Amino acid sequence: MNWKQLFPQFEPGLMEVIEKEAVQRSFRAGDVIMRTGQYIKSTALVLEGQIKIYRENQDGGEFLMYYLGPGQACAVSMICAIQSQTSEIMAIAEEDTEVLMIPVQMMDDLMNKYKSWYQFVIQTYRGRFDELLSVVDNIAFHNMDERLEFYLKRHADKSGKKIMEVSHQQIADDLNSSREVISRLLKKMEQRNLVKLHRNMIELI
Amino acid sequence: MNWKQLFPQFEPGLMEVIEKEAVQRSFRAGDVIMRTGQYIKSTALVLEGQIKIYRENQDGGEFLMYYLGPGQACAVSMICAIQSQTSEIMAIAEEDTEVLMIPVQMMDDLMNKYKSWYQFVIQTYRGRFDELLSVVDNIAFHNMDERLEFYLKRHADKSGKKIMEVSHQQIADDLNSSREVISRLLKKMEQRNLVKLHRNMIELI
DNA sequence: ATATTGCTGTGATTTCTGTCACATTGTAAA
DNA sequence: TTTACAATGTGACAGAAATCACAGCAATAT
Repeated sequence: MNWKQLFPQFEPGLMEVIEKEAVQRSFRAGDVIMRTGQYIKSTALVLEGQIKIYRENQDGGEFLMYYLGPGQACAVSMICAIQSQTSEIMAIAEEDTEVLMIPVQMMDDLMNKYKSWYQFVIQTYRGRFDELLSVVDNIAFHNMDERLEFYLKRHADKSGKKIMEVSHQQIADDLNSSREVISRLLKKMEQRNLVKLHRNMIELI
Repeated sequence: MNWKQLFPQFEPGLMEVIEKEAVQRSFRAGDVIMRTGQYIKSTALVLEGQIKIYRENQDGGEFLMYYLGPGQACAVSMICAIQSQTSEIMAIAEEDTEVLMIPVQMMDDLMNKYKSWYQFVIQTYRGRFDELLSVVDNIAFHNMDERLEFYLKRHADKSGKKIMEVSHQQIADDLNSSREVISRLLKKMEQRNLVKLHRNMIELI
């Protein structure tokens, strides 16, 4: 697939520069793309697959923030790249993933020269910020049952599929909860006819 | 006080433009500066006072995200301004506050012409994003007792004072908890010699 | 087929938090 | 001073969620 179709808003000149300077990289599902405390040397545009962005704490707990899909970019890596600071988040490939790496040195130049890049960066910030806001809303205002529904819904929206291959334990990890709690809540959802449960797989209705 | 001392990193040219085009506005403690759903027509630089940024949900619950003090700017208003979109947050003046309002039409121009403005904007995004991250950490990984300690600590750091004039109810609102819970936790902290409680006032030790 | 391993279901128990009810105390107004 | 009100203290209870213990079941390897 041609990456240019994913970023049709980019000016021709910008496309050329990226074509020439950016490096395409592949990650396999499960690969760690960025880890907490690591220095960032480039910004990633997602071409294919899904990247999971989450937060880790000292005691091994983790907490899913959001996913990045094709056509999206990592806001954190942009900010870190520009200021050459370390990342505060973890990023792993949820599926096999292709990304376009844009070296940090180019960022300033692109921002100055290409309006469409500038717009893209702003839009990316805005998008991630909003997503973080809805995450805050969720944990601040909602109980686990509602958070679980939100989680499933978001997954369905992202992937476009009604079937989700995931274990209860993985969900519990993403929500920083425990497997038993998730199992029980899913059962209740099944009784309400919202989902159908299978082994390693949840069918949304 | 001269606002220029608060933003010493700005280039002289940028200072001039702001001097000429920006409008200074005053808010009294308690004034609503920005409300959810409102269109943003300018970006605010804080000169004096404190602005409280928080999230509201339908059922009247609220949740403090962070404060903005002198020398800081509202990242949300910047993003909204540039994209002329609506705000997703509430901002109210915590104390009497002076802000410098920069009209939205100027944003693109400033970004292109002044490197120091560009740096300031990026730095603002980064700062607010990080702050949101630590908020997420807090509610995702910590119980109310730790969140309360974090809350008090943050307040002390911000204001530089060891004395905080606030009622238990206000704290409960900020943390989206209830007054009784906060009262009990504060009592426990007092027993551990971390604070000293007075009416409408908490002394940090 | 059998064993092993990982996933799911479920009860019992505990901790944390929110809620209700009401007492007490400090402050300010009448 | 007396009254009124807002802030705080506290006990009792309810619900959500975490934890522990263990059983059943499906997939895979041997």
